[in-house]
Amino acid sequence: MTGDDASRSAAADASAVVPAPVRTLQHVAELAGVSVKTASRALNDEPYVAPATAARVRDAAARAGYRVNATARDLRRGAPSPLVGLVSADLANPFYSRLAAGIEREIRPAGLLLVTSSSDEDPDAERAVVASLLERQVRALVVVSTTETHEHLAEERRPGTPLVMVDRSGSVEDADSVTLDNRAGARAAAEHLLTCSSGAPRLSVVTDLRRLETGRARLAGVADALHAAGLDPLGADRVREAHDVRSAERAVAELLAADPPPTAVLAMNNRLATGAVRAVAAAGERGARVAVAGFDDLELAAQVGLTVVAYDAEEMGRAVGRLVLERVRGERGPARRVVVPTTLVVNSPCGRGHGADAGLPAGAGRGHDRVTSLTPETAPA
Amino acid sequence: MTGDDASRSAAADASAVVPAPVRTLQHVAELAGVSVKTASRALNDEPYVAPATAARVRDAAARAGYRVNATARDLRRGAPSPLVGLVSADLANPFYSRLAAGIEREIRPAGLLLVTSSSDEDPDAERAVVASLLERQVRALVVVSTTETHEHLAEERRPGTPLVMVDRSGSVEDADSVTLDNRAGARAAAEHLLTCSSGAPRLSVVTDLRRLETGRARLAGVADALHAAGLDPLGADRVREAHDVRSAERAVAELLAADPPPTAVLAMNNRLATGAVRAVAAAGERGARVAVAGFDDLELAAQVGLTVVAYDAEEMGRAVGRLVLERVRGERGPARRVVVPTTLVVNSPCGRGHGADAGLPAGAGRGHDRVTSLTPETAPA
DNA sequence: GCACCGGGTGTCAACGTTGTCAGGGCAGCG
DNA sequence: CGCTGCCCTGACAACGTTGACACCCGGTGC
Repeated sequence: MTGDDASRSAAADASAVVPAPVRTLQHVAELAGVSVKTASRALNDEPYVAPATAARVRDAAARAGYRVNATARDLRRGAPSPLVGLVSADLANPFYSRLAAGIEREIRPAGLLLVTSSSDEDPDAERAVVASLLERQVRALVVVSTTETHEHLAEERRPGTPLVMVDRSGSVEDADSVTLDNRAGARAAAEHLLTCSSGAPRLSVVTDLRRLETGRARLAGVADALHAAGLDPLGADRVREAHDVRSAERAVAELLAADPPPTAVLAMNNRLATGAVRAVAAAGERGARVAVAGFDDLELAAQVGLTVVAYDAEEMGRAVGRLVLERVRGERGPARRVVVPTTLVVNSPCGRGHGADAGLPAGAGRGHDRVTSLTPETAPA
Repeated sequence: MTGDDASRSAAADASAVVPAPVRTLQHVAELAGVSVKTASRALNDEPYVAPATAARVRDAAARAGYRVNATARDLRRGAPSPLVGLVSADLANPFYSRLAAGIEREIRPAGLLLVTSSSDEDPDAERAVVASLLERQVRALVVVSTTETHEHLAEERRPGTPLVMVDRSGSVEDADSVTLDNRAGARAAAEHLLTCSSGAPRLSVVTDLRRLETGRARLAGVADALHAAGLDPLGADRVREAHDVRSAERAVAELLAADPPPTAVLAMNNRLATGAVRAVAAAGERGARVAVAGFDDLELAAQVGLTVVAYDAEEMGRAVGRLVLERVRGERGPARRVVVPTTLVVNSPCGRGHGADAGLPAGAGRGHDRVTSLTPETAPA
């Protein structure tokens, strides 16, 4: 798809125009017939430069296509780099990308740049990329850690780089964190699904990698709901682990095939929810009687009658950005743990299988049913 | 939401543990009782270091929490920075974030890091961020330009930094580019919608900022389809401009209110398609007879009966990444223009308003109806 | 005439690192 | 014994930039 074999015919000289090696202050200074320092002064609008000289220097810089080497400048000045590192699992996932967008929006006005990199949920890759970012002198590090204990982060952090853990906090750290109220959110969804089933409710669940603390917290929320309703805990036959749309679709198909079939299915993240919706749709009549809910909002959830545990990923990012900014500005207080609330958005009153878009008046959009868990707390390290 | 007023109680000394100033090679050298150079050698596994010395140095480095300053190292070595800059409109948009993910995946193995920044479709912001990235010595620049002529990019590019234009190529440049076959894709969608209407087809369109070349190309594709079908060009009353979900929803509602109402609506990007689906759903009976198609795939398109002009944004990103890598490795050929084909995925045979998930066997998923336009070409600058 | 002032410019060093080169110690060999 | 050659180490310079400081010059005040 790259087009390696594309024809190299005309316009071959196009890139021959001014291969223009990198210009330094020295080049500019020579061109203008002044010392390097004077050139520096002129370009930085420092006082005590004769107007005529300044003009000559500026002209020379323009002709040479000079651009200051901000890296060298910062080194000399002892200024910290303006880079903030973000390590997430997969930028293609809307959750992480909205997070990234939120962070970027918040830190850009302060002149900080966001460096994004993916770990693909591989702990070794995470370690490598964290190390690489730290060597690049990032000013702060934001990590959605895929490791269980995060012990390597404790290690790395020592040199004093601010660290913000997102989504998975790993209480080990004395680092700032921004997480969701996973347990309450899952509980709310489960309670809705239980209430919603007529007769004896039978709830099945697709969950993420159990290694991750988010998954465990969400399962705990489900357990809370079952317990509160006086029902038995989830049996192993009612839980499947999956990690992408395809495997979730298969997993849910299996869950639906159980006898008796579930009356409701809860999917623990956005990928899994998409898979669940597809599987339920594919199950036809059998699927039509199953209520479905998912963690994390989906663009068209209302249209497919998917109830969701919604939250604002971009706002989470902004919260992260704010924490980063405060630390960068020298805030030295104890670790802060921001817990972002979730909102249950009920998109099909109970059960599914009504006319396509009949669910709710779509224009009305998102009805906020309930806000669980309130915001910021400070937890001991 | 940040939790400014969170209690600062216990654990207040948590961050007092080792404020650990940044360590340099000098500290390590002193600790190990060797010269700076020897320390450097030991840490870089250079030959001719006595094993005992190397061990002492490594130990000292570990104790000091030393981490090499890769920036300074690169400066000294004259090595180019490993940063690749990406400037897009809005990272929260799945299209851009998938693009970013694709680029990152492709360049990471080569040790390059992706710096992402948003222009929010503001030409001035774009210029500012491009300048800032170039001062940071980015090794290559990837831009989804929001300007009309891109003349500032021609300017900036002079110092020889490789530039890849994405999505909007701005033929002005002699820069590499990766774009979609917008015209053919829109034409295919329009043709489908026209064929699909029973009786006299009446097509309405929601389009993006007309300033952008993608929008214009897509409208041209629609014109192609109308012309080929012997129909009149789009009247002004059948086109609305919108830029986000909300405004698209309103715009489509207006379009639907026309008399006679359209038999089909084509939305020119993913935000607009979401808005269109919502508006059509809200229109109830009236909406039920309208066929809807959108440019850019949506996760749940099949489930809501939305026909889409699909393409693989992440693969586009990979293509960009490959171009970047080749340039970075010294490729000096003429500008290459990669055109990525689109695929029309028909999700409702004709019209909508069937049972919710009745559209197609959802499991089967995406039927590839047609592939328009083939891949790589080289165009003269 | 001379000291003084302040604008305008240049020299030097340094940020943290590594390449170059020179030097010291020791073994081998004639 | 002295030379050569190898291992190991350190002093120095330099990457591109800017801060500290010194200098030169013309004008002003006495």
